[in-house]
Amino acid sequence: MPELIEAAYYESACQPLIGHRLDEIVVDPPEFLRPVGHSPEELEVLIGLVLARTFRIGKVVVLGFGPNVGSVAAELGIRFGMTGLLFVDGTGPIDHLVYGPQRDDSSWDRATLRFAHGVLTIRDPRRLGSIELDPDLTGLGPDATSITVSELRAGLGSTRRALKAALLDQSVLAGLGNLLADEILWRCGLAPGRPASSLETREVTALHDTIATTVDELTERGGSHTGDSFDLRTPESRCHRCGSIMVRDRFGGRSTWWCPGHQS
DNA sequence: CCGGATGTTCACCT
DNA sequence: GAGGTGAACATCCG
Repeated sequence: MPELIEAAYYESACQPLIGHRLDEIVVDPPEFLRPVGHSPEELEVLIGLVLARTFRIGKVVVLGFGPNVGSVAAELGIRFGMTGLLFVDGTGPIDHLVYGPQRDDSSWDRATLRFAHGVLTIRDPRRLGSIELDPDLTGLGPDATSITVSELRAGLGSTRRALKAALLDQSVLAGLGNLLADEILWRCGLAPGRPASSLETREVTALHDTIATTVDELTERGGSHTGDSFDLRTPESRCHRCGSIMVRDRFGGRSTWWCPGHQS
């Protein structure tokens, strides 16, 4: 996805709709509503309510609906997969998504929410995203932007799998995706294959600091793809920091580019 | 034609 | 139970 940075942009884009009454929801295909098996008709409980609040946790944007702005009666969770875009009145905070749709094609619109004033559209060519009524967020750990050092230490300390895999595990901390995880490890000099529980206290502290500064910086720059190491994700490239040849591995089932020169 | 790409989930192994 | 792998989803690109 759309990692947490893009989800945050999307959540901000929804805020102008707060206070407006929802008149209609269209979902196409119906399986875009998860869990599969739920009927889009269930979404009719939202019709007539106003958008009361919005928030983001991890990579999920949550819209709260109620009889007025002060109360929430039901929620709608939105996940964006790898190629999900969000538009309000036809324009979105992100116009170019790396690996995303390459043309303007409304046949990829999977969910459309018509408000009394304004239209919210979720467009997702690959259909890896989803929406969920009263989303189950219990599997998510602390958000990457607010996790404490002790929470991070606890999350990493309880598992021996690769550090990279642990950072991608949304139940350890919520919001990091493949690009952000690689950029963070590259910045703080930790090898992705280290057993997560092998980190020393000072390394966990450095990692925690780097998570915060990297998310802040790339949010300013404009997205998860704006990291200093993003252009090193190609064979033969040399690390900007130490000149070593970048290595490609797989951890947690995902491509991982890292520098054997300064990450250990 | 084939493999891989900011993701998640599930079945199936070890 | 913990973790890993591969498939599936649909599209684009090299």
